[in-house]
Amino acid sequence: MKKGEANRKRIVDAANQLFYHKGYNQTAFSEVADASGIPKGNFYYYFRSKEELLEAVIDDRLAGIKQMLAEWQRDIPTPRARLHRYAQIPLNELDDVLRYGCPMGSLNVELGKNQLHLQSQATEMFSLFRGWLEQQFDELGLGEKKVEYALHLLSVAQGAALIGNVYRDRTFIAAEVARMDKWIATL
Amino acid sequence: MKKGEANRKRIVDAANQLFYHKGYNQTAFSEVADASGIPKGNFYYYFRSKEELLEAVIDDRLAGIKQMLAEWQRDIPTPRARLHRYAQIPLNELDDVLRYGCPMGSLNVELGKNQLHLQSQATEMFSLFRGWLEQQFDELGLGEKKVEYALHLLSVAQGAALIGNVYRDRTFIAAEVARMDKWIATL
DNA sequence: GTCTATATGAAGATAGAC
DNA sequence: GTCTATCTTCATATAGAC
Repeated sequence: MKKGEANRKRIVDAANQLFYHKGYNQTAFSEVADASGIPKGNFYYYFRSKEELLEAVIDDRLAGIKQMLAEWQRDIPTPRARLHRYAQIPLNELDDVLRYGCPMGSLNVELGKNQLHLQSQATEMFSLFRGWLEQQFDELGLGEKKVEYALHLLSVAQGAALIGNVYRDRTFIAAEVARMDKWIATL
Repeated sequence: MKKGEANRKRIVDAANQLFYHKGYNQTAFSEVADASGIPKGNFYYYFRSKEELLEAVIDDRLAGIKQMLAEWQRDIPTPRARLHRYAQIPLNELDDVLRYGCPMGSLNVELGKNQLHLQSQATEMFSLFRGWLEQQFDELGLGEKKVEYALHLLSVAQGAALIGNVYRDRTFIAAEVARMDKWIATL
């Protein structure tokens, strides 16, 4: 990897975490600079604007999601087991979810207020899960219901993450995951 | 009402809507001034800081929620019918929810990132609903499950509002409300 | 109580040396 | 490619006249 590439990645990684922990609009360039060890003025060699940095962060997250879903598709033998794997996400990321909510959901909520061109990119993260979930329902022979069911599973996870975050309640998140698992099992 | 009181209310009403539509941190004083017709410098006669303005907005919302829930308690004869009434909220506010999400949820998500002292006040909005929902489950003889069930209903509504907002999908919100109604009916 | 003018600070962005 | 210094803009907040 070239030196410039390595620096770019350090900036994106630092911004990724800060945007999650503090929100996009509430994160200043100088904080990303401090966290990444790259001087502020040097940013504009890599990104022409803060928006472009957000786009790079979203692209990075999209790549991570794509890879994860491809691995699940390859390594988990049945669509039902894959759905159960999806339902576990909030528990796998429990501490972060309790403290900062869902990284996809909170970013979409923030950008959806009045930065619609940015939200449309953030929505792609949901759409990766949505397409993958629809595929699982297809494979289960539930193609007729796949749109409703996929959105339903996105929705349940978002509700659990949001209320879990509001009340810092790990028990509740576990209960909602159990409820999702039960629903998946009886499909 | 004294003149000063009327002006104060106009500021709070304008801020209330702007905080919902644009988010708290993304709303500037000057915008509240324009929307309310009160000159910028005059704000500090009514509120010592932006945070204090938010507190006034939250207090205003809390009062509205309290009144609404008291009316429901008084006018709707059975706890089950009251729960059904709760489930209708996202449909009653459909256009706003599609465009801006849930006013309670989106504010909590924003403040929960790194303004915890403000989030704790915003959380009170949820807690009013939570307590009222628990009361309904109590009256239904489901006191043992009331904590889990109340949080569950908060969670379902939040998930529906968030995903409905992300995809601007009214059909999905209607489907989730129908699912909630079905769940309430079979309790 | 109401308003204008302005202070203050921070943020995003740029210029230009090395 | 890397970094320092700085510009500009805009937000919160204040001072003080009326």
